[in-house]
Amino acid sequence: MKSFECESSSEGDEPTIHPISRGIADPPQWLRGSASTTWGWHSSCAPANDGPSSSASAGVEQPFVPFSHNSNEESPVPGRRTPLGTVGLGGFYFQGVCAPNLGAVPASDENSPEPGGSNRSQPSRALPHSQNVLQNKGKGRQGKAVRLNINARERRRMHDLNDALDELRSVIPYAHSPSVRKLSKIATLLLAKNYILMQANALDELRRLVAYLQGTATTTGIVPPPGFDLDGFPAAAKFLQQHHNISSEGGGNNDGNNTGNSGTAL
DNA sequence: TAGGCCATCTGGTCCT
DNA sequence: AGGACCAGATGGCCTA
Repeated sequence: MKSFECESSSEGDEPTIHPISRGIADPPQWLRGSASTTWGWHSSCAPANDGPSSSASAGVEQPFVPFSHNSNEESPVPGRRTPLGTVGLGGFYFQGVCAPNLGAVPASDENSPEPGGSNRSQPSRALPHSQNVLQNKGKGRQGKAVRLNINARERRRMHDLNDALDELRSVIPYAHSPSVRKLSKIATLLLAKNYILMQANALDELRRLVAYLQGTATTTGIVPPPGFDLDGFPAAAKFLQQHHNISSEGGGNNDGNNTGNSGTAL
């Protein structure tokens, strides 16, 4: 059995370390779970409530920058698979718009038992064992041609799966660098899951902010022009609302629902 | 050298 | 029956 499980379902004695964060000192929070001691998202971590960005919703408004490039991270080792340490852990930087790169899935190789025609980067392997087994066990049940056909199909299926994983790697933000080897399969899946949950979290937080601002906009006299959708500028509207409170009270404290950092007015 | 990751083969199971 | 899917086994490559 593999040593990793995606979900930290066991609240057992030893902490289950996530494979993508294994051996990493300080993974980003969106890679870890929210409040879970184990890294990676816990299955019970509802994105809508207290996700990784819950701190942003309570208090100071900070731009949600999930992928800040940490320059003092360990330098990527050339020729090495994206170190799980840097993948999860600081190796990320936001690359802007990731080209979806969807579609155009190359047709997998046909029933060529050996990658002579396939341009896969992997060398051919596993022939000695397979051929032995083929001659020993396989011939009892099915002919050699049938077995080879099945093998080719399975190979093709796995290649398709790997192609899909490559496409997934291309759209999740991590250090796409030629000097850094690609994410492992498990790291890709876990990273993608965390990324989806993080995006859902951010979206939900944005929705709540919009709802709040639309409630306060009318009370503060902010009337958006016709056709203007306030949803697009929640932070600006909130700032205007705070500024309106300060100016109307001569710089006094705003007695609104904003507590705490009123002294450091923006 | 151990461990992680991967590709491949293989047999079983399920579905169409 | 044939194909898809799955998991176990095996061996190679690479890094710490």
